[in-house]
Amino acid sequence: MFRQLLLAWYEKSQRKLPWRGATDPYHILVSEIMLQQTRVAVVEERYRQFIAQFPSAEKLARAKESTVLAAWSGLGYYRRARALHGAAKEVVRRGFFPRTAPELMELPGVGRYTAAAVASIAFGEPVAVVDGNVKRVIDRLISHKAADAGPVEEKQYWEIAGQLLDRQSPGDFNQAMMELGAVVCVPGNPLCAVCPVLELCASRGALPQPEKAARKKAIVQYSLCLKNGSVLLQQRPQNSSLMPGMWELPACSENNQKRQTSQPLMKLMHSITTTDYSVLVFAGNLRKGHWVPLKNVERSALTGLTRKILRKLKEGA
DNA sequence: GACCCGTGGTG
DNA sequence: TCACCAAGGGT
Repeated sequence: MFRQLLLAWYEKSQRKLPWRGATDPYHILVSEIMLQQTRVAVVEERYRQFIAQFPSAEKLARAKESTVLAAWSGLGYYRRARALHGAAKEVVRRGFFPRTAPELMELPGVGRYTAAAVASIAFGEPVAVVDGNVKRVIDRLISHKAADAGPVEEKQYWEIAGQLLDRQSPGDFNQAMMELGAVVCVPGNPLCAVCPVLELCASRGALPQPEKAARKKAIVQYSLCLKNGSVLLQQRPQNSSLMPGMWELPACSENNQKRQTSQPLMKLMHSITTTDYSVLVFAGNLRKGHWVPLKNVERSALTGLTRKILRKLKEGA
């Protein structure tokens, strides 16, 4: 009953998204990697652009890493871009696209979720996915059981999802579970009034307890150095754990009295993982780095913050 | 299992 | 404004 209700709802109510109906496993892989911890609204346009630029695994495999990172700029979690690039190379090296979940997991950047998603959606393998949406749906669906037994453990989510799975239409079923979590069984106030499986739900929307994560605050200062229509950029170290190899504005030295007393050109807030940054941008006159014409700066592998600053600068000018 | 990795939409 | 957090993976 659960399967029929969910699939019927999905068929009728699913959002139209650029990767819906895709049959090319490479396209599906790209969408799944992009969607890792990233909202659908952000991914939609970026997915179209990426597929237009790299329409096949062969094309992506042939591209330079800097080009791939530039295409990924602003999406965050840049390890994903490098891994996807590596996965494309691996597919080309093998000469075929892996067709089963265990084989897919051998590709860099492909874990249990992504392997199951690609295997079920592209190849119809009857394997369930578990992501944040699925966990929330399961939490609410069986809450009465979880009350005594304590929180559902990671392993149990996969077992329960596997039992719920419609083995005839695993790809649609998996997407339907995630769609339900994304648009109906949402974290805040779930829309139980329009839920297709309300009758089968143990909680009927009872809210999970909120948890808050501690965030750090920091101040960062950048120099905006312009010369002949070019901007000075510096590359982050390749061994940095944070945004390695990405390009950004040169930092202002903290003990520079002149910088601190002068008026900033721009002031903005920006969050990176668990830190909230107050960002100050000063006019500068540095020389160390790489001059990039503002006209072409979008072709560079900029950090998201750098893109934001340069975009704001453009709007203000 | 805990911790780290980015960003921008949202209420 | 600001806290929350999203179709996870790697270590």
